[in-house]
Amino acid sequence: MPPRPVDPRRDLPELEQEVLERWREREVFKRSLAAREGAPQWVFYEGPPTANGRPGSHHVLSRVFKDIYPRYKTMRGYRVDRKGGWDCHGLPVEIGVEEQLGLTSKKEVEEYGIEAFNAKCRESVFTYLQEWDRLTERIGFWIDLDDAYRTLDESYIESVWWALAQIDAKGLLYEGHKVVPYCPRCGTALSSHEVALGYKDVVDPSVYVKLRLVGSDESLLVWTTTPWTLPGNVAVAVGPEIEYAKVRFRGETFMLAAALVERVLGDEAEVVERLSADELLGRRYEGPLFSGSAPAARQGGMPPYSVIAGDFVTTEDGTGLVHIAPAFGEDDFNVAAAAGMIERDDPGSLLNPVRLDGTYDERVGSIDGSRSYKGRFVKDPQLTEELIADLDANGLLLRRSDYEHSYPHCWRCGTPLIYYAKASWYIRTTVVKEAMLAGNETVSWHPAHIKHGRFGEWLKGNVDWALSRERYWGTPLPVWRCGQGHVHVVGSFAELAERSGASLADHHRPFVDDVQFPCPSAGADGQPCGAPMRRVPEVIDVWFDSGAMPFAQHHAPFERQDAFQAHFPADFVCEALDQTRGWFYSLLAVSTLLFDQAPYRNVVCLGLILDAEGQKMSKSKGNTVEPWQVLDEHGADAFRWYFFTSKQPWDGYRFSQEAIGEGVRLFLKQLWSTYFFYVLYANANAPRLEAVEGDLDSSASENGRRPDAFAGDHGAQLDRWALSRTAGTAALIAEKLDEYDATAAGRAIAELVDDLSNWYVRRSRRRFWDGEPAAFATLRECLLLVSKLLAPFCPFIADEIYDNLDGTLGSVHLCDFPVGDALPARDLDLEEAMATARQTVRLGLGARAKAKAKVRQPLAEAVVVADGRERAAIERLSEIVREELNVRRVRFVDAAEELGRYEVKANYRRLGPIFGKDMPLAAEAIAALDPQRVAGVVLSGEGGETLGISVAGREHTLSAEDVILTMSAPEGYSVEREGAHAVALELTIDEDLRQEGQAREIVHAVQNARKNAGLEVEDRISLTLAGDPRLVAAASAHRDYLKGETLTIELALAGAEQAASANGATRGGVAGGGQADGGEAGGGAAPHRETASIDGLTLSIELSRFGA
RNA sequence: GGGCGAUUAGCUCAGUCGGUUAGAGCGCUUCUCUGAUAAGGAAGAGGUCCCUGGUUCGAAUCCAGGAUCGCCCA
Repeated sequence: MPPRPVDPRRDLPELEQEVLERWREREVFKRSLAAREGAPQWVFYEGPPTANGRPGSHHVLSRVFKDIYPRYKTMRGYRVDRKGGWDCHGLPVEIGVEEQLGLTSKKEVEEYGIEAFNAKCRESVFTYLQEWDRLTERIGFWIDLDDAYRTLDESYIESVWWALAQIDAKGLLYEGHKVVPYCPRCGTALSSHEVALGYKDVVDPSVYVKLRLVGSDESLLVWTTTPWTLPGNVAVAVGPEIEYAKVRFRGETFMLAAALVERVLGDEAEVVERLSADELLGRRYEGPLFSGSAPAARQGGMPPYSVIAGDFVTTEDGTGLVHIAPAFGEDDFNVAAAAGMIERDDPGSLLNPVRLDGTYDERVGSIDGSRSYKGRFVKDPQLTEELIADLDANGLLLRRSDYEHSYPHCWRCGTPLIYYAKASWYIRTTVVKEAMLAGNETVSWHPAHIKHGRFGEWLKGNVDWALSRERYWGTPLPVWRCGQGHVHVVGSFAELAERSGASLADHHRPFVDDVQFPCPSAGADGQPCGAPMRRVPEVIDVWFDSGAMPFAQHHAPFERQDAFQAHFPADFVCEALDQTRGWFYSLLAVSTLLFDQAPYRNVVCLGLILDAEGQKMSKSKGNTVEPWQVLDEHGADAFRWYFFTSKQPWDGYRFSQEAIGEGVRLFLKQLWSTYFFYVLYANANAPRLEAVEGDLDSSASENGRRPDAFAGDHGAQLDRWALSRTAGTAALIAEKLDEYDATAAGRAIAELVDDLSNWYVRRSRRRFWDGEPAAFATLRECLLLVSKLLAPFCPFIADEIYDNLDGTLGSVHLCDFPVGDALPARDLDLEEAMATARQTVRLGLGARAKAKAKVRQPLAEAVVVADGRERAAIERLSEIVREELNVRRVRFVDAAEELGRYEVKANYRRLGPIFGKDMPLAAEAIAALDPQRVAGVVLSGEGGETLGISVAGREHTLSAEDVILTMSAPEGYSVEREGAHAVALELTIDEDLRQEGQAREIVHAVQNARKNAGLEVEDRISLTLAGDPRLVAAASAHRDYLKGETLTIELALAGAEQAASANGATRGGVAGGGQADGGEAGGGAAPHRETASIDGLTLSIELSRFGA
């Protein structure tokens, strides 16, 4: 059946809507899965987005990459289930709702009511669900959104609880401390993102404080910009690599870093002794400061008020001795823990005299003990002054000064943040660090450097996972505790119901907070403790939610354990680069903790999208590109194509509408017009083609190997080439997609389409006009193959082409990806020969341009200088070269004969490794040889003669690969050359050639007139030519050619006088152009008239549709 | 401050194992071709391959240091 007609100017976004409709009608996605029932699984995990904001261009990026590989693998025969997912919990959701409700602190949230607040959160999570769904469908991302998992579902939460109970059973869940940026006014810890929002430059007082060593008159000199942290001091840290000095200064003795003596104390200071960090370690000083209570010494740890080691200590500022307050700094906390002064999972071991509201507790008072600082806000400037005065009064202050620095403030209320140790629940991931590293080794990362770089390095520095959040909208931490300090982790809803008797419809806060049950732990007497257990107030870090998705999405192990097992681990996950610390990590950590293996085999990381100026896109800058804008203007295929092919996706994008438009013009439009060309002429020649249809169907079967060539030999080479070229590209694309290199694969398709359009079709046009079946079969086959190769990239246009040219399976997405036997035969010799022939054409066109000889003017001869393989290749395809260059003959000559002389150069690449240091000598020796002789020997191996060089005592026989031959210009001859290959043109134009050139110009003018007259390509015409007798004579001499080219049935030729009278007056036309003089010749009886000017001669054209 | 990446033509990007004239597309100039293509072809202009050292017969490519930009972490 002939294909339906194609609009060459088809609006692609509009076309895509129709294709979408067809997919819906034919249920193509569903059928593509059903067709792979029972096939091997290839597993994809959807990293769940949150639908509380509009989807942006970066979401399109990740979603199209999440689409291309599953589509490809499906076509390769795998079953690729694609379950959607939504991330529903977390602080961003809460903050959105707080803004909506005008709440600014946790206190206000609690006054509003947790139940109502969480209800708002639940609503807001799906605010933009519809837009997400619509976008997902519009961009052609095939994923099952009807059966998507949602982290807020009861089933999901229960699986998360199960996971935590498993982890607890392994003894890996504990309560410890975490130092967090904390806003004492809002009572909230801030995420790093929020902290980054609130940096301000401020001036704080900084103080140098003397800490007297026990039993000595020497003092450690420490420096701090936060005097309020001094009551929390328990140690002083030294840098292990730093050299220290004992100095005399104004009658006192201080210890500080040797490198800082002068900067801190000036030139008055006298260095008494130099000592290493080791000599200071373990020294004790007098404490506490400002505090009535000191922490207890711990078994096996350093006692309080000792000098300990800290890697982070530098000599960039301060004194090289750092005051350590573990409650108020993460480094402080870590070094104190490393020194055994505190225990992470023992909250009692930490000295923290600051309350949650940011005021001191009763333990803090003046140094002499005379008054209390209880209730004072620690960042109050007045308090700071009092503390400093107190130090001074007690002889502990060396100096104070003002220090300007950038300090974080609460982005909501502007209060300076404090770093503050808060109780938090942890997973002891450090225990499985080695297992995670081992798991990472089994993963293929794209790009590869992530594996041992960003991700691997980060894994090596793994610290325990701070799991809990003091928030409201999240999976509740399933930890219950009784008054005796016993802890129980609940692993299922059934267990909770059984223990408590309470059955909840919703296990979120606040409902779950009310559930109590008797403590099951063994008491001191061996009997169950039985004290009432209450749930701890925290919820779980949302990253744990998403990390649990491999099983939680199926509600495993409670339900569908088999589904989980069949889909674990994933073959493929794909997210933005920032997920290395996010989802990529949480998936790996959870899977390692529970199953001791990596949850994915291949990871593709995507980069950031920047605007055209390289600025990060953000709503606040207003430089975002809305996806809908792109989709409406250019369409989904164009959007996808840009992301796939403009660059490697992990490098990030400089994004602009123009860049997408370029892809449309250069690729999609080119493909479309090649397809249009095929359909146009297939329909124009339909009767003729139908006559041989049986042959075509048998030769271009769906997946079977086709015969190498079609009947007829005129162009059989081009056909074989096009098919071979397409087969080679198909193999390359499969290889690249298997390596997750969509960029290289896509670019290869573009090159193929360009070759088909600008070489195959261009050189074969006449065969399509003539209705040659082999040409149609070849182009159809190539286009169908392209549609399959392109299907994962641009699923819309690919499906349209397939549907119109074949359509047997209902969609290209139900086809197999063409590999192996399904591909046409390769002919590598022919591909190479064609490349050489095209180079010859390039040279010949260059020679024409140089001689200002228009291509339309035939020339007598092209002289091609080539030897050996090159010559054989060009000879094989000389007919193509001849036509393309528009010459009567192609003549071959050996290089030595007439057109040029060879130059010979050493091939460094080959000889370098052989001669090494002597390479320059070898190059000289080769340059000294007679190039013609080298060429003769090397190219044709005349008479078994060999050539040798001798360098530094080494003999070497030259082979063809050892030298590079180039042509040198002959005297006074104009040729184009490249390498060992040149083309010269015979420029003499005799009368015969001139007349043929004029005949071609006439044809060209008539073709323009046909177009101006609005005729269809297959319309036959009656034509009358008049004007300059020389042109009429040329037309007469090439009468048959002229009639054939212009589909003229009746041709009338007239003299100049007639032409003038027919037109009234002769108009000067533009060379090669024409001017319409009549109406539409196609429609009415009035003939179309115009005049043209050829070589300065006038031609009058009058034509009408034959039979009209 | 740490980890990772990037830096090649006016712009967007390739560049294989280190090989001697560093490429493509877009844009620009000139010419040309066109019975599918807002296309195509030829020629031209346009380069401190971020910088400095080093390794090597030979470095855009490998090594070290530095600069700038970006991401992540602190």
